[in-house]
Amino acid sequence: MKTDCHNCPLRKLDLFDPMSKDEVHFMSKFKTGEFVAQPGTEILAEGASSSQLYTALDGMGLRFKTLENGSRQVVGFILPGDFIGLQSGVMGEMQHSVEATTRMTMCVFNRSELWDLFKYQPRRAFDLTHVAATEEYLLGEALAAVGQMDGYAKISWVLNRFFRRLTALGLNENDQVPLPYRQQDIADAMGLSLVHTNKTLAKLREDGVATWANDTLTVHRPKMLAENAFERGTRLRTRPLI
Amino acid sequence: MKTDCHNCPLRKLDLFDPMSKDEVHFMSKFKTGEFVAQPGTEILAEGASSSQLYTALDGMGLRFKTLENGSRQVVGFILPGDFIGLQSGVMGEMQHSVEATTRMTMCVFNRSELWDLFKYQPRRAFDLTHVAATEEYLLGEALAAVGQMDGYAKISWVLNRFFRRLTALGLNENDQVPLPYRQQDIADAMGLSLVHTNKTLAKLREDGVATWANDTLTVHRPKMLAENAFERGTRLRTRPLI
DNA sequence: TTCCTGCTATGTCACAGTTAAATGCGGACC
DNA sequence: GGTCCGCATTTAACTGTGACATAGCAGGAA
Repeated sequence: MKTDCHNCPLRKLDLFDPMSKDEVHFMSKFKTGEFVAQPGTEILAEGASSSQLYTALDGMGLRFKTLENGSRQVVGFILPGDFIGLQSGVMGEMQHSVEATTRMTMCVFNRSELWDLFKYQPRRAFDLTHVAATEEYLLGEALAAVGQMDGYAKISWVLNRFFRRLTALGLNENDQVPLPYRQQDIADAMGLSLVHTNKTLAKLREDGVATWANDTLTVHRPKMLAENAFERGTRLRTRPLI
Repeated sequence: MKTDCHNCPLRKLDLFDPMSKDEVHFMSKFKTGEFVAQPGTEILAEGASSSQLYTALDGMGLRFKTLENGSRQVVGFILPGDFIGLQSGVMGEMQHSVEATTRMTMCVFNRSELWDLFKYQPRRAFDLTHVAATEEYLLGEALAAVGQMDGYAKISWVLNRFFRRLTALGLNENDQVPLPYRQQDIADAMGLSLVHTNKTLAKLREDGVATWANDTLTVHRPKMLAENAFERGTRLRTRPLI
C-alpha cells in the first residue's frame, strides 16, 4: 500500500515548504519503496554504511549515540517528515544509530541515486542542504539546553519542543499530543538521570504546567512551559520535505 | 594580499579532500575577496541574515548561542578550513553568532552566488552538504560529551578534540598546539562553571596528562587524554574544503 | 490465574558542581 | 611608575543532581 508522492499527507501541512510538480514527479521516481519498521527495530546503525535513505512518513523514533562507557546520548527524536540517513548518504557512514519507537512507515530512497539528485535537481539538492542545516540548528538548540539549563528548564524545554513539533504536524487535540517515548529516552536526551527526570516531571505536573502519562503529553499552560524553557517566540520555521 | 585558490595553503593538508582543477577554478571565481577580522569582531550575528559566507583561512573563532537567561552556549570552535555561514546561506538566517578569538583571515563568498554553485557545480554542492553533515556530526559528539560525561571527562574530551584537530592542521610542535581561547570559552562549551573548569584543568595538570597555559596546550600523555575522554580510535576523518 | 518484566514513582543520603567573593599576575594605558 | 582591566586561581558555603533502594502497576507470557 504505497503512499503516492502526489498524495503525500505530509505535503499538505504548512510546516513543509511547497513542492513544484516537477519536484514531486522527480521524488516519486527517486522513491524506491516503503519500509515498515516495528517498535525496537534498528533502522540505521552507528558506524555502518547504509544503501538506503529514508523519510519518516508515520510513527516516531530516536537517534542516539553510544559512548565507550556504555551510556547513551539521544541526539534527536524522529517525527513524521524527518529525513533519515543523510550522514550515510554524504559522509559514507552513520554517526548515530536510529531506532523505531513506535511502528514506523518510511519512504525509501537509494543512496546510489543521490548523486543523480545533485546533478539533475539542484533545487532538491539545495533543500537537502537545508535539511542538514536544520538538523545542525536543532542540535545546537539541544546543546544549549543541555549545557546551560537546570533540570526543570531542560524538561520544560524538551516537552515544549515536542508540543510545538507535534502541533505543527497536526497532532494536537485539546492541547494533548501523542508522546510514546519512555522517561529514560528523555533523560538520555537531556543528560539527566532517570530518577531526576521522573521527579522533575512530577514537579511540572504539581505546578499544573504539563502532564505526561499514558503516552500522551497534556500541556495545561503552554506559555508557562515555553517561559520555563527560555524559548523566544512560538513559531516553528518551515522546512523542505524530502 | 589575496590568497590564490590555486595556492591555498589548506589544500595541501591531508585533512582536506583533494579538489579537481575545475573545482579549484570554480572556487577562485566564486571567492569574492578576503576579510581580515580583529579579535573580538562579531563576524555573524544570531538571528541575522548575511550576504556573505566564509571559509576560515587562518586564525580561530567561536560559534555561540545566547539564551534568554543571558547564559552563553559555545556550539563550536572555528579553526582554519571551517566553513562559516552555511545556515544563513540555506536557511536565510543564522542560528548562532560567530566571533573572532584571534585575528582571522577568511575567504569571502557571496550568498547570492550559492544558487549558481548548486546549478553548475553539483560536486561542490555535494561537498557543501557533506560539510553540513560534518557540522551535525561534531555537534552530536559535543552533545554526547556534555550530556553524558562528568567534568573531568568533559575537559579531557574538549582538549583531546582540540589536540587532534590542531595536529591535523599541522600546528603540532612537540605535542604542543596553540590554543588561544579563554577558560570561560571552554566552560561555556562544556556546560561547566568557570571555577570547576579551572579546578579540572588543574587536576589534569597535576595528573601529568595535559597542561594549558600561555595560549598553548601541551599534551604529555595523548593516549591517557583520549581514554579519559572515552574516545575511540585516533583518526580524524577527511572532509571537503569549501 | 499466576508470574515475570518493564516502566513509573518515591525516599534518603552523598557529592560533583555552582555561586559568591577574594587574591594574584601580567599587560596596556596614562 | 602607577593605575586599571582581564584572566587565572583559590576558598568557602551551598545545592541540584546522582546513586541506591524499594514499591506499585500494567501488560504479556506461561
